[in-house]
Amino acid sequence: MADVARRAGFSRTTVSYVLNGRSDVTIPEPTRARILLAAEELGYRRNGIARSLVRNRTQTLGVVVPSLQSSFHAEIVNGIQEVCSRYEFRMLLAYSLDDPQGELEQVRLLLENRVEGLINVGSWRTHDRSAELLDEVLSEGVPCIVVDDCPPDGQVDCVISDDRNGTAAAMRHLLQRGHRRIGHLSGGTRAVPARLREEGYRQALAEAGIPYDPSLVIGWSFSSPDAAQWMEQLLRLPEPPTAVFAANDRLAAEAVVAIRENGFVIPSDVAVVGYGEQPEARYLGLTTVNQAPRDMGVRAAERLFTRIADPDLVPETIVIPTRLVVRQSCGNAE
Amino acid sequence: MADVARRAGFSRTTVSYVLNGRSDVTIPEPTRARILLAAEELGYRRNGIARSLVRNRTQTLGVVVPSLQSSFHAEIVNGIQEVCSRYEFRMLLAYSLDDPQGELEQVRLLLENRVEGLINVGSWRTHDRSAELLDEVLSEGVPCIVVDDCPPDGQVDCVISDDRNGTAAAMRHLLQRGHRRIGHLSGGTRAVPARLREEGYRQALAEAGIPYDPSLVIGWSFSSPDAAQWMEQLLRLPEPPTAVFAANDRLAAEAVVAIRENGFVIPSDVAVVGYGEQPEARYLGLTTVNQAPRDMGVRAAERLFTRIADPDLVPETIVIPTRLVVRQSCGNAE
DNA sequence: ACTTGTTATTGACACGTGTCAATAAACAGG
DNA sequence: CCTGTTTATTGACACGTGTCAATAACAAGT
Repeated sequence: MADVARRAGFSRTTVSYVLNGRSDVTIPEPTRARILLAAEELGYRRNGIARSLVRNRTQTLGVVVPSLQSSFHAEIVNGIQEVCSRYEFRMLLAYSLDDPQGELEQVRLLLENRVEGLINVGSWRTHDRSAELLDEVLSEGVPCIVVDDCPPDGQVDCVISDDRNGTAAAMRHLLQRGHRRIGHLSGGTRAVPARLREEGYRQALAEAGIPYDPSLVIGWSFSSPDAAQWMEQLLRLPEPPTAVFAANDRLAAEAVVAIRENGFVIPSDVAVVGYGEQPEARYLGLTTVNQAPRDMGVRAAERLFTRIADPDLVPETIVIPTRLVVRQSCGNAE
Repeated sequence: MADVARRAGFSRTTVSYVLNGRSDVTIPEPTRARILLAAEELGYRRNGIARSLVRNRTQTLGVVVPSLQSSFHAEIVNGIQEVCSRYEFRMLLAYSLDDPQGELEQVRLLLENRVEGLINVGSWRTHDRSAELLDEVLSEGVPCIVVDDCPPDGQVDCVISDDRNGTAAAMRHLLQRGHRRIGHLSGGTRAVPARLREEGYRQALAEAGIPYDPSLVIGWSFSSPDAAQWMEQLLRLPEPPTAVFAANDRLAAEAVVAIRENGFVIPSDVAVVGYGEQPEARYLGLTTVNQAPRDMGVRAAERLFTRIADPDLVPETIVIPTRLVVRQSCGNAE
């Protein structure tokens, strides 16, 4: 910038005014032109680092995501990106890799880089997030929001999918078709969404007056490679289920394969409902629950920006509605 | 940091030395301890922006990606991330959204933010990338690498999948099974990978002594929603193909659905081979070609880091080998 | 006690920008 | 020609760090 000033024959200050298009200070057209010309000729590119330092605004959001293996997480990031570009913000992407220690470290790195806001996408192998991590972020005063998880103390904004109603819809779909012996491939109890779905499963049974049979519930992770075996175990039961509610499309997909490989037919022998529409669901004919992950990202980012504008908002929980996607895996009918 | 110095009763310089653990300057243990204590008590967090400014090193890579809709691109980003964290680099992620103008703008933003290297993941609706964009980046002297595209003038590193051999393998798979009338759902001729696959298709036919029939080739985009109609058009041909090679798993998936919906059976009526293993391929039983996108990201990032270390390397093209994944969509066994 | 050498500590500058208050120039009114 | 007023331009400081050369403290050797 000093070079531009020298070349144009003006002071650096004037150059700065021109290049930032300040409206409160009048620059006569001829000098404007000469400065812009000089900048062009020198191929000047402003140094965003220095600018960030002096303005104390990086125009950058930090996003921590377990990884991008799952299209669910990738779609959340897509949503965030959309809003970011609308606000002319950059996106610093970090991976927690489902590791609490790594997550903390990544967040620290982002804070060092002075992100103006932080989006933390929940890990499926999640731990108690609240304590250390959130304290650290909040005490720093950096606006923060959690997606797909919801720390219990309500100190922070979060965006979650409406697992309760989503699960209810999925279960209702099966119950309405006359199934009374319904298995559940569970995502465990550590991750909040997994727990909610298992709870939803039990509640739906209770409301239908069906006793809870623990032998019909199996599984402890959203992403375990053992899902096929879990399904086989259900099929080998003396009284196997006539339908299965999987906490996850990934689990559901494995279940579908396992069911077919064991010579059963979907949906006549066993009906299957998944959760969290993944791309493969369509080709499996899998009835599932769409979580609108892109919306989750969009809403989270939007909320974060309003909090950046007004840091004193009281934290709220945003619930994104789900949508049942009916395909063939539970039979046709009305 | 000045606060820490004041509290510990030392100068800012000493604090800086301690906090950066400089080995060439000796700090006695007691002062070290007092400074670390003071930093801890004040919850000091170093300002990465100021640090970047003075060191002229941001430890940040810029990554431009069309979007994360496709798991192919998401996996590339995963690979890049892996290497980044190994080098303790951050990742600034920008979306080109398949738009040349937007891409240029994003790249400029990244350059403003002084990324130390730039990874440009090829857009499928790509234009002539070389001219404006690469000139700008290269003249800036910022190390750069292109993934999944290969500018013709060889001025820049790039990582591409071995489309030639991959396509050959896919076609050989069909030819060995006796198919002589093979259709092709094309990704068009604009994107380099799409063009290579179409060329590979023709070449494989030529080598097998089969004349090229233009009516068997249809399609112009990797991501068009019209793919099902293209497939139906092939099926309605007076002499329909007995096999189809799709440039893309996405196209292949649509084709599979269309084939079944039109009452044909896979693979006995029509065999299908896709390309670029997507997650849904597994559940469709789709024979396809794995491109190892994660490896592409890893190799690209690694190459970029070696170029950052030594900017005068002569540009090279890294070809990632593919792997044929045989499933049921072409019939069993040899 | 004086020099020499070693160890600890620090002052001062640089990085590239944004911004405010101050200066210089131009201009209008008498 | 002088004064007051608007318009253009600029010098100087701040942002928070890394680093070099210089100083201060101190031990060891004569």
